[in-house]
Amino acid sequence: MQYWLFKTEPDAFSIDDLAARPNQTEHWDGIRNYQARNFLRDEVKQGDKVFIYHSSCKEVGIAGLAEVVKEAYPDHTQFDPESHYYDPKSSPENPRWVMVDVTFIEKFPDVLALKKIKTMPEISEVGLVKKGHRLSIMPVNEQEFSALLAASR
DNA sequence: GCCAACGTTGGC
DNA sequence: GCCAACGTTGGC
Repeated sequence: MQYWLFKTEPDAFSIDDLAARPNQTEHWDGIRNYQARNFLRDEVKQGDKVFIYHSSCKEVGIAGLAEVVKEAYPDHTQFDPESHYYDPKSSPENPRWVMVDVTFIEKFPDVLALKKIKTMPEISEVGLVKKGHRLSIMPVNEQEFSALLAASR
């Protein structure tokens, strides 16, 4: 099993929104970055644990935990001309973008602030605190996962 | 809203 | 295949 961090803007979709979905499950659509896509397509597996990270908001940081319940399948929004995520260069025969389904596990009592994460000695290798913190799907190793989870609860 | 850092595009 | 221009992300 592997660990991940998925970014979301809570104004658009938050940990509370995930918890409020039917079966507390939702598809993670709209990933339009090749590196993130490759993670989703090739490495994100059923049962993997996922930190839900809130970005571009008041309380930036890790807000909760989710689990992958369905592995990569075509992201339908890429075929919808009305969608913000429409990609005219993609086709159903040869889909360019994929998504996975995640289900809610828990919301942390407080958001684990990015500021605090940056002070944690265990977390020097997470993409969040290194250069290029722009990836919306990033791996988290087991040691980092444990440290972040312990700091969140 | 600023701006640095990064990804993507497209002309050559 | 290079690289400048442009667009986007995301913390502050």
